[in-house]
Amino acid sequence: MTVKRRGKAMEQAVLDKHLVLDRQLCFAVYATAHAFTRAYKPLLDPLGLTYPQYLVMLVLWEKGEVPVKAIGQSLDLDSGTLSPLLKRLEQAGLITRLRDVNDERQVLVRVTAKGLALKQQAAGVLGAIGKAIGCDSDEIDALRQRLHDLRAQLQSSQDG
Amino acid sequence: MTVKRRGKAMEQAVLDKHLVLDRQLCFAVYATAHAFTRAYKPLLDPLGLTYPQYLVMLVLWEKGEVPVKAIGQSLDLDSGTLSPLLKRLEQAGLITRLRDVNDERQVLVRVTAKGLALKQQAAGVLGAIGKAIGCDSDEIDALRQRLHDLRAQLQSSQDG
DNA sequence: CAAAATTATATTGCGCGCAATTAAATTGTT
DNA sequence: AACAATTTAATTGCGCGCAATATAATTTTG
Repeated sequence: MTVKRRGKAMEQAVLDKHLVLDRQLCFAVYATAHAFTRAYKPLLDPLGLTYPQYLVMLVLWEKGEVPVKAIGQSLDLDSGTLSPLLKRLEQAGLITRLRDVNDERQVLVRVTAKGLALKQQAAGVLGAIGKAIGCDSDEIDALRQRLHDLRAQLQSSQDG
Repeated sequence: MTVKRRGKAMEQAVLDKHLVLDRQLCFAVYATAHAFTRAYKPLLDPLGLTYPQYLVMLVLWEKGEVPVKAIGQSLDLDSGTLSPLLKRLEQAGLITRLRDVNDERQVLVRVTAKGLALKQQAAGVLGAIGKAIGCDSDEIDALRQRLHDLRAQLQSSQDG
């Protein structure tokens, strides 16, 4: 009886430890993502952009004109997320959306002059993030690389 | 004229590089967080839990009875997120919510027997995540630590 | 070429995440 | 004791994130 109860207690302890440890990495990523979004907010508010909208604009600033599909592949987002988001960017006058004449399924997203103008502001402001995370470039790059690998591993284990 | 244009082009290149680099770490965290959520989904679906709900249950499994405020501090979430989430867990029969008689402002959240029973299932299933991320324990711990530090730095730069 | 399968986008519905507001209880101050 | 300030939750509104579905265009197959 006492033996049995000690056994149960130990099982509980092992289970607890397992759950707590298990939680740590995923939660660390989860909480850090939110911390990043919150850190960006005061910087992006003056530009009238949310953080996901800013990510989309980064893609567009780099590539000029891109089909929705390609934006989705860059950011790992689907049309359920992008369609309304792009509609808001269009309404804000930062982008245009036009059906591709060569393939009417596709919608080509293009930055407007107003959208391009934002790029300068974004660059000026976003050095602040670099300072916020303490700019040891090598360390940052190592961390980025690890996260990239981790994400690849998670995604590959999804398919298998 | 040509000099001026070369100058502009170089500014553009610097700006592009800056924006692209700037994007990398924050986006890596953002995308990895989503990848984690997606990896957890098929494991949590059978338990009827979302990933944030799972995080709340982890806190409750560890501590038994906790005020809403303390859950929020553990997970860095506010009542705007937690109130409806807890309502759903209550409706699912996994928790109860009772006003603290000693301080009627607080709501004490407690796991039910049904909620406690889920813990066993969770443990059984979630070893899968460990396998999905390739279980080098030291490396994981190092990454977790870096993310923790990064989050702390982001949060401290918020206040200052 | 016609039918079937695939591809690209949009829409709907639900659950976060968070800012802003509200309401109620407690604590602090005078 | 009375009033102000603080604390705790809940509510409202908006923008993701994503599954599921719908629609239309293209490609593939027979």
